[in-house]
Amino acid sequence: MAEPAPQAGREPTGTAQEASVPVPAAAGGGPISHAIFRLARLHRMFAGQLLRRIGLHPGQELVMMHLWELGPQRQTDLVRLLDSDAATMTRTVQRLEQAGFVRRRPSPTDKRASLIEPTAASHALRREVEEAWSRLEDLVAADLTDDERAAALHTLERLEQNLLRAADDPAGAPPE
Amino acid sequence: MAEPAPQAGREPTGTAQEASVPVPAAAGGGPISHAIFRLARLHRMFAGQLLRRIGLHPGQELVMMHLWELGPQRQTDLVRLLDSDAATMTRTVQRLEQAGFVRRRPSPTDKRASLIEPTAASHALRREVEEAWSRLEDLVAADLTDDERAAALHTLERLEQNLLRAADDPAGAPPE
DNA sequence: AACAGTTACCTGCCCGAACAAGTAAATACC
DNA sequence: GGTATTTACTTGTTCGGGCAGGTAACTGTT
Repeated sequence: MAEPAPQAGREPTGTAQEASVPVPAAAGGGPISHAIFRLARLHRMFAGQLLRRIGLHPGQELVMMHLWELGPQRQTDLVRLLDSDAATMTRTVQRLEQAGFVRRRPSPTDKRASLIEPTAASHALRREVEEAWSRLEDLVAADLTDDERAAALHTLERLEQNLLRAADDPAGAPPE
Repeated sequence: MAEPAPQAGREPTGTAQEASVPVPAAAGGGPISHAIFRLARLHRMFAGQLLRRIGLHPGQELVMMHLWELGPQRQTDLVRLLDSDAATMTRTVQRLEQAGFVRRRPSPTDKRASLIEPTAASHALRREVEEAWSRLEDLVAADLTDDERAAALHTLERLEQNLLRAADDPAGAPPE
């Protein structure tokens, strides 16, 4: 919504130093959006690397964490808890089952559903997963004081709230 | 790293209201990490919806924006600009080409490389893409003042810097 | 009991992302 | 010149994620 320079090579449009991060221009409209994008990419990458050593793929750890905490759940419950997709959950559970971290037991009350429960083998991972999460937290908030962490968290949640609000309110347009 | 309650139903472990966002517990170790996770998911979802109307898939728009701004580029250049993957770029370009938004021309100087250039058809999208980005920005930073936006941006960039630093420094451990 | 409608789950398809391997061309070095 | 290394790109695989469609089971209504 700004720069009418179709072919300006560089020109630091931003306020200060943006050289350290990828995309220099292109992000003109939407600096925060773009920052979220980049931060998310990096964060995801780190999480992935941390998790891979444990033997989980990104996304699977959330399922396991819920199972560890809440015990056996139906897929639908997991979908709701993770705000995920039924199809995705089907495949994720299949892979976790195949990896031996999860077991399926037919629901005693509903012949359509099955209960997903963590295996004994999976419990060995729990500590590692939790450690990985703390490690990631220390990396991402490395040089922040406790107050700054609280502030950062608040900021992130505020942005999240904005999107959540936009998703609910049919006023906007996004979820149409 | 905390709650030893394997089957506690709810119990708001957090400091205050966490009911509005998905994962209630499970995120004990790593609140910021988890917030990034959630924000990223939401943000990605919105971006996807905005882009889909235009006819692009998330990720493709960044390629196009660079091409619009910088003109024809080799795939390697795009990879560097987006900090992406060569394999991913190959397929992304193939899909963009197939969709008619991009054209390939053999490099006059390097028989290995080809130049990717935006088609005339693609230019019709430019404005829409830029609009989508602004819209997204307005959604995510809806109720923030200019000062607050600057602060939020700074926070996001600071977190990003921490991760970047951790990635470079072989001191840590993540990129092993 | 018979119907429609919902729910739980599965499958196929397409996309981006990351990893691993491989091909061909360009470049560096001897 | 000839060989080794680097570079540009492609392909295959696996994963999460979203969308569409399909089946079986449960539920509410008539």
